Amino acid sequence: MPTIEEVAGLAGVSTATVSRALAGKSSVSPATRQRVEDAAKALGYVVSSAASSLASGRTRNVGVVMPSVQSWFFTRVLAGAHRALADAGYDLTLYQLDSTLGGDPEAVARRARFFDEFLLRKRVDGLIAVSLELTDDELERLRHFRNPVVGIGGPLPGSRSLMLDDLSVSRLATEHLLSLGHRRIAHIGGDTSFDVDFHLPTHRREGYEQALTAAGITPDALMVRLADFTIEGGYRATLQLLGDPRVNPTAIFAASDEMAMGAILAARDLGKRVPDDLSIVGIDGHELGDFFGLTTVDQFPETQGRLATELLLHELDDDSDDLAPVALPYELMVRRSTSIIPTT
Amino acid sequence: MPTIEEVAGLAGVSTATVSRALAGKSSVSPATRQRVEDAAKALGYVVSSAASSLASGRTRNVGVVMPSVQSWFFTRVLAGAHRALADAGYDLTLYQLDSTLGGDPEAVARRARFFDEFLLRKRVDGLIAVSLELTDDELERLRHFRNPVVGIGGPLPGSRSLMLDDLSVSRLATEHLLSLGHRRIAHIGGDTSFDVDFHLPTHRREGYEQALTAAGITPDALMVRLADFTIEGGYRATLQLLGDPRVNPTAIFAASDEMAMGAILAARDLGKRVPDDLSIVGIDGHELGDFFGLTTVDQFPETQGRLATELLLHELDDDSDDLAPVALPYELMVRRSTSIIPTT
DNA sequence: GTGAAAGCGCTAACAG
DNA sequence: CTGTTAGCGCTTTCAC
Repeated sequence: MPTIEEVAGLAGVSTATVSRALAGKSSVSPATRQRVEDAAKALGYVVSSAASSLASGRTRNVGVVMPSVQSWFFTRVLAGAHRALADAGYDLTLYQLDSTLGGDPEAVARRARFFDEFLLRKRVDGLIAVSLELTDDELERLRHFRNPVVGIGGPLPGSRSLMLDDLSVSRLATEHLLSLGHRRIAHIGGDTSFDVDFHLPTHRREGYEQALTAAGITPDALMVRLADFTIEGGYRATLQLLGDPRVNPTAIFAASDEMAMGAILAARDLGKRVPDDLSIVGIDGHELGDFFGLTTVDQFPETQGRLATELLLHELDDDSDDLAPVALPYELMVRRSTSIIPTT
Repeated sequence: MPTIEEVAGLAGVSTATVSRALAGKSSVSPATRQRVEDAAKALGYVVSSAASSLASGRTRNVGVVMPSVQSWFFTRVLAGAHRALADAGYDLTLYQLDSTLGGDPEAVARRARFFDEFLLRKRVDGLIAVSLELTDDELERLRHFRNPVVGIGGPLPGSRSLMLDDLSVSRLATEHLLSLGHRRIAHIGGDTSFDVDFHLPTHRREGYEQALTAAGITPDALMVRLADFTIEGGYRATLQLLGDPRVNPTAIFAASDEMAMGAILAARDLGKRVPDDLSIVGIDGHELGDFFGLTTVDQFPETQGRLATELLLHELDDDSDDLAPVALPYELMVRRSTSIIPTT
């Protein structure tokens, strides 16, 4: 592996000039820059990140923390962030932060280690924190990490964040059903163990209730079932909803696309036709939505990852400390799972 | 951020001793070690990865390269690798390598940049390459990367790799159907564009054909349809298979669980009962398999990630250069989607 | 626009 | 078992 010195030698300049030229600084004459670039290419020189980081204090590496890398939403955000970072020449170091909800002592230890060790060894210039709800203690420890942090999915005290207006999203989904004439609209929400997630389940439920109330319908607790955001959970919840003679809904609004797909499958298994007998709408913009003909509110997760990256990279240059949260885009995608209420 | 010198001062020893004590080297007296650890804790000292890397040549960071982070299999492998790495105190830097199949010039550029720049700046001690089929040119460039590489999913010239015996896995799945009395067994394979993946589609198809042949059945091209490993693709292929009067299968073996789930959905939509009218088996061990009652051959992707990590970490210490490929475990999971052939 | 030189914070011989 | 001393390879003043 050639060093900067060899490049300097070949180009006939000092190492300082090589450093400047390769970093794209303006204070290098075009001719010199060319010679340096040629020399570097000829030698196959690539800057050593360790040496560069040590000398400059910048790693050109960004950390991404998320609760899991296995659920649909997170993988999309990750893909979006990775793409954007790679295009900017940055590396991406991934941290999966186990939830401590289960009370698993190993998970607690892993989580502690992230804050006490991984985060502090200066491997990253900044952090993108996805759906990360921290304890007070963790928040305190996060303060030792001096670099910029951008949050996705909820407010992170002291950091900029991207937030989806869950209330409005839910209202939109519900109003879509209302506009089709539905009055008996059930809701599959996230169960409260997911409420660590910035009360996302709660907000989505509130949006639903607000829309109903605004339409003169009194929200009914019987019409709401909670699940775990998976297809399977949505399936089970729908079985409950459709099986209970007191509920008898003409439409279901699920707080995620996967749950909505579960609802579609459950409806089929019970012999209900979608949307003739039952309209179903979700939230997310899942790939499979098209296959299932699912009407949904798309929240463009990849864009969220890209946006977070842009914000962070911007902060890394300018260290502007504008902490105003950024509202994330969303869009109603109408497909075949919703229709006008049957006039029977 | 405290430096090693401050810790040394507080503990009343030299920086060398601090370094040794914190690195867990044996040549430090217990008493000294204790004092150093106390001092480090008191100061909140964490080693700077850049300085440590520069001085030692080891980054304590491992790269993971995969074609995508959005398909089920890859996310599981990633999760497994991350867990194992984190427990060993290593960071994980993720690289998504765009496929160049589409001929997208941007993808080509990104891919080139990975080999020419990202890989060579010494940010990682080693690499875990998942389902990475390289061009000769890329293979050549990979040689500039002097560190150990462990491959998952196929042979990587010059590196150790973990391989699933796709032939045997497919044979097992097919034999399971044969043992239930099925003779008209259709196959949904991966289309050949996925054959870059170490000919995985081809191997799985060959295992299927071998099993049939061994049972005295002549493989019939009409019984085979190709898809893209997704639920949707499996659904479409099944529609073709079940719609063609010349095919008329009593069982389908799909080369992935997602395609198998698509097959289950398609069968339902066509009014066929699973398994009464049609048995279906997949490969993978997908979470949703349980929900769909899908019989499958589990390939334990998380274990693959963990195993690859262990192998790599081992190589990092011992630099043993045993390049013998490691066979990955797999297991037939019988659920409700397969049954004895109806005796009508 | 370019060069000389002083570190960045740590590790790894080498002594003792 | 512990300290001294060179660097690791780069960036960044500070001069010129």
